[in-house]
Amino acid sequence: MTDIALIESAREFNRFYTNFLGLLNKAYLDTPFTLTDARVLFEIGTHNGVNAGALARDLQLDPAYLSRILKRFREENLIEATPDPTDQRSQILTVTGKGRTQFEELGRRSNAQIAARFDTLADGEPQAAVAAMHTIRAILEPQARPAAAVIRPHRAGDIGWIVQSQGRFYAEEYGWDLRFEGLVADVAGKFLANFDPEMEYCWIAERGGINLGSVLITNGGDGIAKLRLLYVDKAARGLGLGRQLVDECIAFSRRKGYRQISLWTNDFLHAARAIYQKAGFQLVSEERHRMFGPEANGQTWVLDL
Amino acid sequence: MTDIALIESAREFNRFYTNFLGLLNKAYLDTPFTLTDARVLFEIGTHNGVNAGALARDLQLDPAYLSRILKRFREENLIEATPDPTDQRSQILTVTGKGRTQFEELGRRSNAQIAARFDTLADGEPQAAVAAMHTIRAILEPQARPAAAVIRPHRAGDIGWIVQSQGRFYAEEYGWDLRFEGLVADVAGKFLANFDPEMEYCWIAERGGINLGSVLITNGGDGIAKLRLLYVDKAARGLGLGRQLVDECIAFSRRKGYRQISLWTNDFLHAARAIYQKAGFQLVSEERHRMFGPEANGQTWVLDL
DNA sequence: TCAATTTAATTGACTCAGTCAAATAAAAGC
DNA sequence: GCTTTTATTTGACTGAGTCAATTAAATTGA
Repeated sequence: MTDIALIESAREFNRFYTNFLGLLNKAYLDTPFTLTDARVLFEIGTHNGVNAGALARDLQLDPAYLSRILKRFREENLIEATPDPTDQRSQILTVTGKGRTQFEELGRRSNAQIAARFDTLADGEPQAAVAAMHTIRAILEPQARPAAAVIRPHRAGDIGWIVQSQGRFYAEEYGWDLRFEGLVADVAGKFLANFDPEMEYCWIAERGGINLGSVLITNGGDGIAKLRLLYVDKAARGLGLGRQLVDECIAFSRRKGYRQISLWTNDFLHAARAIYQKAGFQLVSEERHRMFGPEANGQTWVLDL
Repeated sequence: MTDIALIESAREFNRFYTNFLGLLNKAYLDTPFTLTDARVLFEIGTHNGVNAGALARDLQLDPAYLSRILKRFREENLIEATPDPTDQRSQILTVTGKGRTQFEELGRRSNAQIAARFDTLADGEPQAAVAAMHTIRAILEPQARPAAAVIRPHRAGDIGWIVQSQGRFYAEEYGWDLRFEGLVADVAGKFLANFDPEMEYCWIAERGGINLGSVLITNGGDGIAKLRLLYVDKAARGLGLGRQLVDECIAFSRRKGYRQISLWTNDFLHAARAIYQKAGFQLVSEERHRMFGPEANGQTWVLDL
């Protein structure tokens, strides 16, 4: 569950932006097009060759309604529809010369609206607003994101992120109290304070500047590497990031001459457990505990290298 | 004239957000309300006592259309309209008990929609998106005054946030290395691990679900309260949050019977220093150090209570 | 392979959200 | 006190958008 204040903020913005868009869309008032018409023409104009189905999906329009709009556009000679050779039910939509002229005219109007608004702003404000728009879009439109997550060493702020995300996750999902976040902070703090770059490491998985996962290897002495704070954010589950992070740990530990990797986890973390098992870790001990409130089964797993 | 690429970007965002809002507004599909109905009811519910004219202006609705919506709401006993004593043409609109119930139900649905969307996002992404929304709104609607910041005790994830924001801030601004983040994590971890709710406290300043600042009081023994990790995000500088946080610390420490508050800071933190001085803290010692890379002047300040 | 099912697009039949012009009635201006 | 302006309502539409049924091509699977 997300913070309620955050949701209220988002709603407030949505109300504001609904108004704002309403204002902008008055640009179409003295054209023969409605907002929906304009959206359809725009979509065909920019994605020449789409079919009606894709259009209806992308613009969230009723297929019946869209069909009528397209019919009108055809009658007015704004678009052409040729049957898709690979699927005779479908048709490929393209704008005609006349359609393109109209489309460009709509674009000019729309640009003028926004330019007028931007021209009332202070220097640098349009840039800041557009940067914020990119941020929102990158977050809310997942398919527009760079697909690949990268794994990289930690930077300033990352360790704090680990503490925050683990603290929040275990509290929300398992009802663990703040002592757990304290433990994570302690482990993380010691890691940074005594950081030995020769024998220790922290990996952060990130995508588009947003952290998605983490793990770290600390030196447990006696040739034992401790794998700690494995975490994969819920937005990135199922991408194999957990596995990749553990593999990094194993490769690093081998390279550095450790003879064993040891880790502590809890039995309810099924996904993590599956990763450890698949990587060859063995369960060596298990104990019931109430360290952080609710009862849980702590488990120690090891992998001989 | 504003840069054309900027305008195109804004238009692209607008198209995207039109779709996004369209998706969200499906929340009303199985209610007897249209989006416009919901907007009107929301506006009356939150601004009890508005008149129809203001409503039409704010929501950019046709007065005729609005009049009919209000008539329907009156007939369904959702709102009440009493003539404005200062202007008999106008009427003051208020929600009835039934109207308020409906209004709250709509709010719940709307919240649920956004929560469902946010729950698919990575940790920190909702916060980042909402922060960007604030940015946009502040630019496009300058007269809108931001919601008031509130100061509240810490919750799960907050301590991690403190570590992250301080770690990042000192690294970016002063080039401090990760040992500093380690120190913060250590302090924060110990705070949580040994948390004594009788004598210790953590305050988080937040606005609309976005954390803006923090401070904590730990028990230093000998009747000395330690003020630690004072931080105000750059997005919230100049609002007096730092002062408020320090005031909370002083009031708490007095209430709990501490005889002195002590804190450690660095001389380049001018804003913080001004707050401490104004609150009556005295500089008692100063030493040069290189604990976190660049040379700095550490300072100890105390306030006798 | 061919009957059953699914998918893409269209058509029929509505309705109700939203518009525009005119009317009413109170307030403000001259 | 007469005219003009402002807040709201009513009359009279219309066309944007919906829902169910239909057509026809593609896909599935026994």
